[in-house]
Amino acid sequence: MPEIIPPEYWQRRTTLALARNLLGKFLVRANGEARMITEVEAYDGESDLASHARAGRTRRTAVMYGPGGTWYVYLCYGVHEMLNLVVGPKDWPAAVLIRGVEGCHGPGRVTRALGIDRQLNGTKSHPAFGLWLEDRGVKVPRRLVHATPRIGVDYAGPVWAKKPWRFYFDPAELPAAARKRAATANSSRPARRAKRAAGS
DNA sequence: TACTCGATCGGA
DNA sequence: CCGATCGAGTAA
Repeated sequence: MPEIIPPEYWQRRTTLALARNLLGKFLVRANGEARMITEVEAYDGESDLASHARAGRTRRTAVMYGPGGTWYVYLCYGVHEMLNLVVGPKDWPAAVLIRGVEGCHGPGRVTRALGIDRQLNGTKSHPAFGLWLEDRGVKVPRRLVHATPRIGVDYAGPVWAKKPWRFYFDPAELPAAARKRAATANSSRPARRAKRAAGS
């Protein structure tokens, strides 16, 4: 039932729709850890003054110009690794920042919790690289998805700083069936690992 | 090469 | 409210 989402899925338009689609999907690591995405932020095109791509194509932003389904990981404030998924077709610089997963809020905390760093920058969302996305059957109803301005982008000026491109939802508000699916998906693999570890 | 400033977080 | 901590981008 868990379905690995191929990188190509993220290569279409539009950035905002793909950002919302990311909610309820699972970030999965090679060690079996899986976390449901609950909060994201979209960065779309060079005209978006909050985006790193506002500076155009540079060594740092080159990955954003690549095809969707690629990880963009960078160091923020010299301290925090930030995980983004590049979205959209090749040559359109856009990315979605993973700001939160179930039980873990804050982009810097998400990467720390999952052991993600810049080594993954430029790799695809695919098991071959140790970090990928799965659809585990959790559908997030539209009415549960909230949109607000993005966090920490005042430098972008009033127009772009106010774009309501941060999306999040509360897993506790999911319908019972979806909540159960999310809980099962979250616990199954780690539980098996825990048992193995305890037995050995 | 020098300088500025972060898509943040935790502690005072 | 402030310091940490370092690399990208820009100007020189």
